[in-house]
Amino acid sequence: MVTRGIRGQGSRSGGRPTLEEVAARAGVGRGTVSRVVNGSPRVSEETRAAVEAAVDELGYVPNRAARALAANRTDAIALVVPEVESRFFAEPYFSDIVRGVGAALDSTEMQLLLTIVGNDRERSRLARYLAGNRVDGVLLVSVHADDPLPELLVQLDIPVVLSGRRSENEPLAWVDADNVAGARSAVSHLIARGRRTIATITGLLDVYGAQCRLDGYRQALAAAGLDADEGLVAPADFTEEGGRRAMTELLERRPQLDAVFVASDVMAVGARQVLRERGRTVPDDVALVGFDDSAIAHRMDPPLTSVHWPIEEMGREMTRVLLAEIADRRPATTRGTKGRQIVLPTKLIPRASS
Amino acid sequence: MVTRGIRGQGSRSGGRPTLEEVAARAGVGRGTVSRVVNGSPRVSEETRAAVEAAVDELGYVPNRAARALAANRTDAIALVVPEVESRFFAEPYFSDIVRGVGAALDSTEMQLLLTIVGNDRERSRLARYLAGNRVDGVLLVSVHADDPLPELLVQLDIPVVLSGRRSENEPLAWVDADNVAGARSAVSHLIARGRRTIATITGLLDVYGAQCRLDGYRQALAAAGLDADEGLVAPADFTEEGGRRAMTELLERRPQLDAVFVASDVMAVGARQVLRERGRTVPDDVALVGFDDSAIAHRMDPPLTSVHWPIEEMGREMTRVLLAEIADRRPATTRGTKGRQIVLPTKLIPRASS
DNA sequence: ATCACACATGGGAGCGCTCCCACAGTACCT
DNA sequence: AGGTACTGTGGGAGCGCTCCCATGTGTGAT
Repeated sequence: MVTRGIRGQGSRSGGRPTLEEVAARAGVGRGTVSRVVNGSPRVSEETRAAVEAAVDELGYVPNRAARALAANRTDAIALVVPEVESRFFAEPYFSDIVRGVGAALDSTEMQLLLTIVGNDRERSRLARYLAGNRVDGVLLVSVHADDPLPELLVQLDIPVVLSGRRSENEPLAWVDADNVAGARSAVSHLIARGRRTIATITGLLDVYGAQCRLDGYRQALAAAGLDADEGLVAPADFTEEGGRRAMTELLERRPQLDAVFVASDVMAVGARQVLRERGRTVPDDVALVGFDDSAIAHRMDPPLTSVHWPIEEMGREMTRVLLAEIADRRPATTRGTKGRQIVLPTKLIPRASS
Repeated sequence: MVTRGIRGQGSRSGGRPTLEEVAARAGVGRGTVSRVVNGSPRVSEETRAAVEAAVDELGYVPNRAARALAANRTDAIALVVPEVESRFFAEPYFSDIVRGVGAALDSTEMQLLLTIVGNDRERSRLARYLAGNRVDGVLLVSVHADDPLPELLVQLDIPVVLSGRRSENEPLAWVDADNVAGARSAVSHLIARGRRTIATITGLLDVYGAQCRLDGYRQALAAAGLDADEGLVAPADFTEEGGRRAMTELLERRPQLDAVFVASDVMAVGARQVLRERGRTVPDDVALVGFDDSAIAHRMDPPLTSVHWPIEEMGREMTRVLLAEIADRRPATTRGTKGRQIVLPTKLIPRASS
């Protein structure tokens, strides 16, 4: 290996000042400077002032590597996105999450590491990275049910917060939207508008959130005393094409339907196309409600009623929970669920489609 | 300050193994393990095998903080984007750059830190971060001429590579597209198609790249022996609205023009609108060529001829140059420009607009 | 056989911090 | 007067590595 000739590069002469140098300048001990820099209250006012002056004069900035080594913390958290890059940039979801996380971190000294894990090579690199003690905690967004990352993090005993649960009894910390209530409000809204034969197009049902949205649909029907008709439930996969197929199926099976609750806006786009092709008008013949309140919802013709969920706030909450987990560090098994598992409210945004 | 109770968390019992433990297990010294882990050739085959076995058995992963402290390097580089988040996610440019950087880093142990600096608060946080010795080098994209970041990095003696120059004699390392040749090829193409009164809409002329594109325009005219007519040059600002204004101006000043070279696709969209409003057909009345070959170029009606530049490759090259700078660490002033300043070729993509 | 020189190896020193123990000083009780 | 308690402070130990020097051990030339 090539000798890097780095040693000494940043030392004594002209390099970054060290704690010791600040201490010498301020005429105090190393420990005292450390206390001042870290905001410990156990320092007298005069001493603090003297140290702060020395810090300013020398332009002292703590060496993070040294701090990380000595304190066994890094003051950095990772936002891990197990998706290919293109999706990361394409979906507004991630942009909102990043904004929320950034906002929550703004008042902190924590640094955010954005890690996009698109393939297995990158995944194993991340695993090595995490094992190398490089972050204090991990925010895991868009995690699939079979992803090994959460398990890995548990093994490494690194605090983690998920966006969304993987199942009803998710043991890890998470922040999730209230999908059940969101779906319920959508379907109740359709009922309130006089619809009686309400179908639903679901997402991939092994995704927990999709299951919740279906549950909400059923609850709303039950609450209104409407019969549950399994012929009105068409499973799909969150894609536009899936929405097309499911809508086609529904029209064949239950031509008399007068409303559809679609579990994502993207699928609603597909459903809308099929309705137009079959000559059904929206909302007169068939009312349509989507989920996600994404940008396409506005742009549809007619604009799509949709269930909004606060993505940016999810980012903020996830960060808050993670910072708490980090501060409260103790064996993961002794932590309860309180305050570590958070449901955020959803909100129906009525538009012309219903 | 609250006692964190962290110390010991990752030590002896059950925690991450250390070099020393691997050494004990393999029956060798600490130095030898370090050599094996870092791929030094000065280790015998048997010893290497024994150490590697011990590493595997214990699941040893080097502690990066310790390594960073001891070796004064971090094995991480930052990609700094001085833009608001929304632009970062909106512009395909950044996604391509990130892809290129990721590709170049794929075979490395280097970690990428994505840092979006949207406001001054974040900028000063970044400054503190960089001063804290946290990265070995910085990739600076989309840097504005008056941004203080490059200077800061020079002062901190942190290797940096820019995407694009700030001026003709950019002293820092950079990777840039050949804007002059790109513009020249666009205008030569128009000349070859028989156009004789060729106007241009420029970008913000205090951006060096915009200046280059204007130079290329002039060179192509001169090479063809066409007169330079300053009335055919309309300065704009890279926005769609700017393109509209400039096109309007040009049509008033030189109604006889038969072609326009527009220094960005976005401005070309604006120009196209004005031409349509004035009843000028494209390409019959006026031929149009853009720059950037962005997604909108395909979608225009007619599809826009545009100058392509290899953004992903820029990301790759920037990374390559930065890694070389880091490996070759020595006083910045003694480094020449060779291999540190790279021009990548552009390519004209002819479409129906010309 | 002797010297010279390579190569492989062990381990000390030290990177710049945090943590914590020890100690001095002061204050307030008994 | 001594005891206890607390506060502010200095500095040792140690985090887990890398770098390098010293030491061994083997090889070939003399």
